[in-house]
Amino acid sequence: MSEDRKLAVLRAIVEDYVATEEPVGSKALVERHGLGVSPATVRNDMAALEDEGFIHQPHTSAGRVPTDKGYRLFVDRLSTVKPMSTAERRAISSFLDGAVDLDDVVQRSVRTLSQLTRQVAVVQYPTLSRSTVRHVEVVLLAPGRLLVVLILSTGRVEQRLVELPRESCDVDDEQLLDLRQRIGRVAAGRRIADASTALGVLVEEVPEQDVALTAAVVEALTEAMSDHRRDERVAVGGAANLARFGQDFDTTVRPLLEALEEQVVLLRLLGEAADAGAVTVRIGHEGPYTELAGTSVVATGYGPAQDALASLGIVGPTRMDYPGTMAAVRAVARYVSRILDEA
Amino acid sequence: MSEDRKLAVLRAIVEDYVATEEPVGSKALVERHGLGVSPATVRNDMAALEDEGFIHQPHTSAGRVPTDKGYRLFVDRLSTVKPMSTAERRAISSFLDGAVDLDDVVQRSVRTLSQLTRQVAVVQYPTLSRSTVRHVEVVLLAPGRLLVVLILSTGRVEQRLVELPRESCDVDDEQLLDLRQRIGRVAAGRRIADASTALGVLVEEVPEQDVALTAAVVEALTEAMSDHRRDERVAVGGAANLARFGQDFDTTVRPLLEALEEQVVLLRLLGEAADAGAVTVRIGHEGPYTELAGTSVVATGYGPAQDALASLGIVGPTRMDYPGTMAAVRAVARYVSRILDEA
DNA sequence: TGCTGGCACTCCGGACCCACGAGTGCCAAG
DNA sequence: CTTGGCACTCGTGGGTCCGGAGTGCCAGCA
Repeated sequence: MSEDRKLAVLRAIVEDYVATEEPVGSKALVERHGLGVSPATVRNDMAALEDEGFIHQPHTSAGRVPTDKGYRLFVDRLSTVKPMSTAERRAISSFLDGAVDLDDVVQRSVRTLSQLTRQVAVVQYPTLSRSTVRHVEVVLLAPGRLLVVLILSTGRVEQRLVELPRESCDVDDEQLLDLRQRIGRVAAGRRIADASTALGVLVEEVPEQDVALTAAVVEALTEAMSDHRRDERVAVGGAANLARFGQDFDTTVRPLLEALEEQVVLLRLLGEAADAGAVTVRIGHEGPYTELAGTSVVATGYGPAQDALASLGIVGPTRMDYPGTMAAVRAVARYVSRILDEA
Repeated sequence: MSEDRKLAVLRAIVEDYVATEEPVGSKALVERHGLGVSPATVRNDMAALEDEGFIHQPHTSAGRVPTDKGYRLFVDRLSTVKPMSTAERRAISSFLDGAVDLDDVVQRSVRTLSQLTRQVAVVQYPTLSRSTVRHVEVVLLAPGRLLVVLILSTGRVEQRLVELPRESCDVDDEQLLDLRQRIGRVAAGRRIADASTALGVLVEEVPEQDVALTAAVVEALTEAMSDHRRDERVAVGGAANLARFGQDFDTTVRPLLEALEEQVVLLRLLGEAADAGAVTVRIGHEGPYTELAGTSVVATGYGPAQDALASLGIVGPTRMDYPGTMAAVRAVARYVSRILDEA
């Protein structure tokens, strides 16, 4: 029995099953793919594959269905990359290029991804932690009330209101200008972690009479920088694609809908993919979420220059077109990264 | 035949059907509600109600189900307001009070609403058009590059980059300060429509040498003010509730999932409710969307002081608890309005 | 040793039938 | 106008049966 052919059979089973959504039998297999052997031979191979746990039959005398382990082998060793057509590439790139700000980039990404893959797409907003400070602005709104605006390299803007303590209410424009410049000098262009510590040092060095003011502003800034609430946001799109697999409602649609509500879960799912530069695939029961045993996640990190800012990906039934999906995820991640790089 | 009793029968049918999700027969009706008459009598009433188009039987010798017209009558004349318990009120108010900014208010509202009603909740972001300008900031990022930040009363922040034309690249801090003050004077506190025109006038009045600069900044501001792209955003939550009505998948779940993807449709649905101060209900086939014939929308406008900024509501199957849902929608709209008022 | 055709076996799915029961409409009597 | 009675309808669920797809195994062949 040829080991190569056995793998070819597995590949054929996966491809057929994904296409037809029905258990695939030996006869259909030799007809659809030019395997050059008889059904009986294929049956022997299938029996072996089943022994090894790569495929499984729902009941005696039904066709075979890939197991999670089978999909895993397929993804790792059997699937050939399915490059996007140039038309597709152009469509992605032009649609994403139309984005006007960060929010829009994320929205468009999620839309593109869900349309390309016909699955539910999830895109994490770029995290604060890796981004750098582009600009800090301090504005006097009213006596004793300041507005602090923090602009980050990813295009995100955070603002905070600062109420000055009674005794240091009087602030003139010159003081403010000075403060602005000091802050700009130590923070601009730095990563927020670095900027945060640099600002801490700044408070020490500032002239006596400005300490209260500086401290208040710096506190607001560091608070804004360490505010990870927004980090935990994700955009979800293509939920309508759930309608396509109306069957196995309870194994796929319901748990997915529930997971989509829980951003924490989504973040964990995507998070596993964040570090790796390549596209990561979680199949079925792999990973901690038993409710999502019927689903797979295809995800990758994105961000300027390989340095992953955040993750994006799709989640769908284990029975999915892995090569095509992986290609789409990779392509979108690439284009988004490029756009963030330019901005 | 008593007209009053006929209506009581209709009410009972609606309530029972909503509770049990099954066609309701004459016998069950007299048992569950103390109608004080025999099943046969009820049957006569039912026959009349059916003739008038308020109820309908799926097939001969099944129980009755309310029609859209029946629900309409129920909502308009038969339902008694179901006030929220004080515990519920407190829960809503404290959860919404925890919000830290506009985004958060919307997120929390959508979450609250979906949990209260166990339906899919939709909340439109407050529109620009009614809000006022709280502050405008102009910042020199680099020679010839300005950042314009527009802060609105709803807490929304818009920022725009402005590239100055070559010939007026040189801008000193004094000029900028002056510009900032001029803009602040004419725009602050005004509605954006008014601010927009006031800014237009400002360009006329400015000293010769500042015209190019002012014009560029004003252009960016008016552009930001008229940018209705963000107006068209909605937040959706509670999609997991779709899982509860796994049956009638094709009549309810699928079209809803598709509608949720199309923000335009959602806005139209909510939009009908925006003007009225009260809670609006669209039932089944009412309105233009034939795909959504199996669903109802319960919505209302919200915003400070009755002056509707935007809409929020829920969408679910026609078979829903209208009194409870309407109470929840009204309560959430009220609390959100109050919060926006305070901010 | 490995491939192949043949053959008996299994089991799902659909078709069919039937009995049950919930619910109705109608009617005659109160 | 209400009520009890009664015949009728029709969907539901359970049981049976059959066809077909698919399998496992075996003996024969290269």
